[in-house]
Amino acid sequence: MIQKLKENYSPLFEDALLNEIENVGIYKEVKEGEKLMEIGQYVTAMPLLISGAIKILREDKDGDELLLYFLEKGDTCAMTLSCCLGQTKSEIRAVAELDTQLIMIPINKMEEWTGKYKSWRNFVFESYHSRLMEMLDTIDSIAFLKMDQRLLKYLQDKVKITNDDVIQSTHQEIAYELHTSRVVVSRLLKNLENLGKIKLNRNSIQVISL
Amino acid sequence: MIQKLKENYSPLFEDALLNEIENVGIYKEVKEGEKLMEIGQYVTAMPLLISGAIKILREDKDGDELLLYFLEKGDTCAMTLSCCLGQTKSEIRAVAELDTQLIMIPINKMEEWTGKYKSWRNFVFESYHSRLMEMLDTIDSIAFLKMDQRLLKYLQDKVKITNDDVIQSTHQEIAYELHTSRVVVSRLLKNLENLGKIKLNRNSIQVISL
DNA sequence: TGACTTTTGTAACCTTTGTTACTGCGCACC
DNA sequence: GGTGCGCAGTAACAAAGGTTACAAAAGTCA
Repeated sequence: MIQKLKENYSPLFEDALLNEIENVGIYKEVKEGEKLMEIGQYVTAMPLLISGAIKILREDKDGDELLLYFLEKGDTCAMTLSCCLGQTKSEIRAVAELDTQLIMIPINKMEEWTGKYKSWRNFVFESYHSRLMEMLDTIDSIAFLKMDQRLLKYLQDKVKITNDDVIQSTHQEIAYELHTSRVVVSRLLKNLENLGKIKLNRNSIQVISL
Repeated sequence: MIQKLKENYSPLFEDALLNEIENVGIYKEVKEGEKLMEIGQYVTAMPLLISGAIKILREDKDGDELLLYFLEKGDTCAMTLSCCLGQTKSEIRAVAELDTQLIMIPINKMEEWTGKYKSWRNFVFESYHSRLMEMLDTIDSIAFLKMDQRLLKYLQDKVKITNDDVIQSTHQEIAYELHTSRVVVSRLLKNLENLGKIKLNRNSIQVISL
């Protein structure tokens, strides 16, 4: 674990902090599709991502979803940070987008470390900053873009996160994450195929050029 | 200034911190409609609100606006915090919604205080938390609500923030903040009037019951 | 008062998105 | 090979929201 930790967080954290993380952190692996956090659940630990990716989702009262953003290696979940301090319940759902390795830090260390380590403080602030920027980006997409543009952006993000130009999703799954209907997604994807930007297959989309 | 500071931040901040704020903070008054921060501008100080309200707006590439949320007394701008650390430009516009009193803190004190005062640290974290929650709320509105519901919510928020059931806005102004067109706003407002929820006048809307 | 501007009301129309319904294809499993 | 199921394609329609155009009302100012 210490090895993986250092690879990703070494220039960031001082040695004393790395040692503390080594002592109290719990290494964990989650499989693609596995749920890490559910809405309404109490938060007991915060995750440091080593590899893989996690998608963060919001849900409305009818149970419809919306993809907010992805977390990647070196990221942590600002929502979790936020909840730790307030002892409040989670406002979001977190699902592994890929097989993911992470280190769970018990929340009681959070406050201790923010006082003790400047590097930790900076990391936490930096995380908040990144997440706010992601949220702004999400708002831009929903508020300012039409569905075809949002879909395009979704496909681009997906390719970038998975580092694979074949997207393994059904139209229905995409529709959930964009909070629209399957028929609309099929329609727009077919347009993109006609433009030669993608190739549609059963359960997967081959991205040619976006 | 120290008086107003204590009224709003006294239980929150220890005396030593209050004194520091008193020494380096600059008291400022802004009139309704005055711009406090423009997109792309560098951030040199962070505001602590004493009274009044500030609206935070996002802009798309065509110059169209969207209201993100309001800041009230006791709040600070998490975007500003965020920008201070990264030395980046502002991603948002801030405009006084009401006549507002605030204290500007030079950004170089920020990092010093986060190391020195636990209460400051908590305040900053709490601010980030609040702003993330506001952003989530904004996303919920845009993604999950139809325009009539969003308008209703907008009117409710406005009444709450101004503490006045007469809203002094033109339909065009409301349209800008909701990122829609004047005609749509007029249409939906007329519906609300027919339902007896509001009374429309030139340049103002009397809220009866929402 | 009369000319002008700003704001609002409304109709007609178009585009985008959402819904319903039905079809056919591909694949797994018996 | 036949059956069933999930997935995708598509048409037809409905609803929401955006656009254009124009008129009427309210305010401003000479």
